[in-house]
Amino acid sequence: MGADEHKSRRLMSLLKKRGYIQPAFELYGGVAGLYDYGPLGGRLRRNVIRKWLNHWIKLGNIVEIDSPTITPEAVLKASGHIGAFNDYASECKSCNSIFRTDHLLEGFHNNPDSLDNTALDKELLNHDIQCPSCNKTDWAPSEPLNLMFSTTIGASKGGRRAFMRPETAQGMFLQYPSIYRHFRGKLPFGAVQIGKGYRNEISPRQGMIRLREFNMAELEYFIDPESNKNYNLQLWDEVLVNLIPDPMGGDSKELSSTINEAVEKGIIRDKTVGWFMIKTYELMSELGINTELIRFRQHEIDEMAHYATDCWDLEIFGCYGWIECVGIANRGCYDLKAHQKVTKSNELKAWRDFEKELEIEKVVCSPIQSIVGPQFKDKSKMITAHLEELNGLEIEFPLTININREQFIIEEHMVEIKKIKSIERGEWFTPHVVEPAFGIDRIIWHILEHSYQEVSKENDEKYTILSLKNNICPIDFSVYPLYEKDGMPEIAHEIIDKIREVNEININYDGSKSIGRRYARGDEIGTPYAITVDHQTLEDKTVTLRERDTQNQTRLSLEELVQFVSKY
RNA sequence: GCGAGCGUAGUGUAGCGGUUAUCACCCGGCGUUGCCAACGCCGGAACCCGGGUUCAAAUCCCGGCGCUCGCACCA
Repeated sequence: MGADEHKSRRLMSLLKKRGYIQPAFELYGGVAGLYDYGPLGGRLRRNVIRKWLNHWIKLGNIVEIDSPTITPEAVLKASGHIGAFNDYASECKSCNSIFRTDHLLEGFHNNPDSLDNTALDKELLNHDIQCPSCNKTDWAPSEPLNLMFSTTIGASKGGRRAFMRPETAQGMFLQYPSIYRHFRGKLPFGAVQIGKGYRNEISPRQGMIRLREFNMAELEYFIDPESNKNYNLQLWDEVLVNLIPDPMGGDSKELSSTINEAVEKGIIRDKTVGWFMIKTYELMSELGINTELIRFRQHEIDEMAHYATDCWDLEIFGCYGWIECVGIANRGCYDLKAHQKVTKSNELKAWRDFEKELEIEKVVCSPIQSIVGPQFKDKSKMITAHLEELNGLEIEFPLTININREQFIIEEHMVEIKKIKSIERGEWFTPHVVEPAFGIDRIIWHILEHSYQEVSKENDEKYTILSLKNNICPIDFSVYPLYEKDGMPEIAHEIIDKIREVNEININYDGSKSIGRRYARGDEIGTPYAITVDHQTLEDKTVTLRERDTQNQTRLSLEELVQFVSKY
């Protein structure tokens, strides 16, 4: 940090000045943790999202869905967010410090997380817990610390309690049955969702890094945990990535490795997780993140979110240090099971064919209903169920069975011992989920930071270039008439009209101030190419094409230019 | 939430009881200029919000909001 801190401040000034990002509601004094994307930022964000989406969609078995941000309480209760978010905090009345109450009780109670607030307060008192900062024992009653924005569905007083979603993932889980049908039951498949998530942070800091409302992009990849995973990780054997494994797992040193090797060695516990790690790495590189400033850090066991069984963060280094920008978690079957448990739905499963059909021969004990019925009356249903569970080969008569403390005697003539053949072709199971979750705003910040260059020109003058990749920059081309006379502006506009016909190119006209200044302006906002109309253009219809990063210029005919733009 | 510092044009800043609120970049117009932030003229644009003290407040005091840093929090 240090010197970079000033650099990041200059970057922030630039971004605000040129309409990339700015604090939201500034006219009203601003609100911490909320940001606007401006005219250039809006387009940058769109481009990053488009690139992100295509990266996954083109795998062929990923679909995009969209679901509401307002989420009923029951959903978040089932997913564990309510429980996990209702941590309690205690304030020391003497020094005003605030601590998580369950953290204070660690070592004094074996599961402080399970206690409610009155029990927590009692425990604080019983164990004479001291304030870690001033050593007093004067605690105010504990308060819930819920980091979700709450709201009510329905305007009348009987409305349902709801929250703004803290992650988009639940939408994919709840849509699982529909996605399963879409893929006609063939795992693996995935769904993505791009949208806003909300966390009511206690004190958001660090500019764009910790926001209260932010752009998330999440992918839920549903897999059969028992099937072979044929990911061709060798494709990336040229690529070394930085890994920091979980220190509890033994192998804790930071290392540089191919993903393939890390999976082979068991450092990355799951092949699917490894595959998403390298695909994510690839995407970051394509978006313009400096890959030397990327590392993957494995979560320690106790750092892991309530749902995850293995988790790697992709961290990017910038002026705020190493920042978590993507989390790639193996959530196991946690979420689908949780929703299944609450809703009793049996749609949250997948079918797995056995490799070989199982022929099962059972010898069953089948009650003869015409005897059992009249004999046991209303109990017969219960008895039938019990008998059907028994292995027919091991029964000796008369058989005494106990159900709910009642005894029943079963005589041989009441049942029929039958051999039954059945064929089992497969079974139902709950799929596992691997989830790469992206913080789009954090990624955008680091794209901007890694693209931001302060170079000096001949006369030691500071010069700013935003080297955004072509595939995400807000403006692709700018056309500059050398002077706004002699028909140059007209030609410039003709060129613009022609190029606009080429698919999704954003092209811009700028005729004000000196040509050098216009180049500088374009470089500063990251426009990769400048097209200049000059005197020669008037004679032979050629223009110059200037490249942002090298400042090299080449002269092209209009046809060549159009061709260049089409390939761009 | 706590503590400290800070809040002046789009950006970066000067002023710290009485100024027409400084300077630079910037933005717009006109002129000039044969390609890398040129020049001239003209123009544009600010004291975070609310209250108080005072004859007089950008300046002092109080409260709010915001920013930065430290502590705490960050599933």
